[in-house]
Amino acid sequence: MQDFLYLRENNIKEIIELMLEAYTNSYSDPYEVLKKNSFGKAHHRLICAVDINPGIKVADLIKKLKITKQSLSRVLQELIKKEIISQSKGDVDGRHRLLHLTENGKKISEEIFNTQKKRILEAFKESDSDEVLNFKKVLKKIIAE
Amino acid sequence: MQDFLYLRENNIKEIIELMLEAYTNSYSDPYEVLKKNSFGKAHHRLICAVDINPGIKVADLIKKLKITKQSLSRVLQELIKKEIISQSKGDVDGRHRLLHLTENGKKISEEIFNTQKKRILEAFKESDSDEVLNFKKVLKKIIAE
DNA sequence: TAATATAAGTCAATAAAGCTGACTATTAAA
DNA sequence: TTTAATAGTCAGCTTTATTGACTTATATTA
Repeated sequence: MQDFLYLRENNIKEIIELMLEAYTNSYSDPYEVLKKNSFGKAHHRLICAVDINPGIKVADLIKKLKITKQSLSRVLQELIKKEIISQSKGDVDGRHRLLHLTENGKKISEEIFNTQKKRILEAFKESDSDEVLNFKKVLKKIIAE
Repeated sequence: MQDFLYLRENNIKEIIELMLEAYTNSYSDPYEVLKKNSFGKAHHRLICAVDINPGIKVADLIKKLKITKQSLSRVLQELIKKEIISQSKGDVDGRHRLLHLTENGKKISEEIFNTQKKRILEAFKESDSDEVLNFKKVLKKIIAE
């Protein structure tokens, strides 16, 4: 039986640490933009999640960010008050609150994104198409339950 | 000129969100093990970083985790007191403090790792060797400054 | 050697992010 | 019409991280 090097414990452990560092680095890039708007890491995570998942409902956001309803609420209500995020009643299920970025929210999210994308683009420019596709593919598999 | 789909803004944005979710999921897996030992997310990150980088010095840990000396200190001193991490004076430069896991620390780190590796192994088993190698390769490029 | 710079540690105050528990209001499903 | 699900809220607390001002020990350089 073949010994798959990439399944060895040390490789897995290294990957887990690389993910920590990649996340930490990527999500600290927009520090200045966030500070300018008096936003913290919690706002950042929320804005990113709503941007890429327009119309997401509160319960799904809680699952995605793995925080409690009360923790989300504080940050969410701030962003609603500042008109970064808007809410609408779900048409399929009236209990749902569907979240979207406002026009202003989209602008700020773009500004945040512009600082984050530099790092990713640099990495991707040094990679070929297959490498990037495989990267995304494996990322998705890691997320799947 | 060819339009490289994987360099499109929406793809980059999606990747950024996938990294958030992959990190969040992976690092919430050992919740029970950490709780049992009265450790939080800060301890977890520190233990992971010292495990994969034995002999790392304090200044490098601060850069890696992107927290202040004071934030690190509180958690580090706790783990030193509990004999999870040990310090030694650097032989090249006596100002450095080199950090290692103790025997007990290695045991706890393994226990934490075992809960985290499941998710990664599941993902890797559904992937071929090239996919995993490319995943790691791109992760490293994202980290590089 | 004396002055300066670096690495680490510490004290104090504060802010940011998250948690538990106990509720209410609204809407959907049984 | 009772029950369950979704979202929101209030209160109090813990954990994580910050800024700023210092000290101590060691290394570098003038």
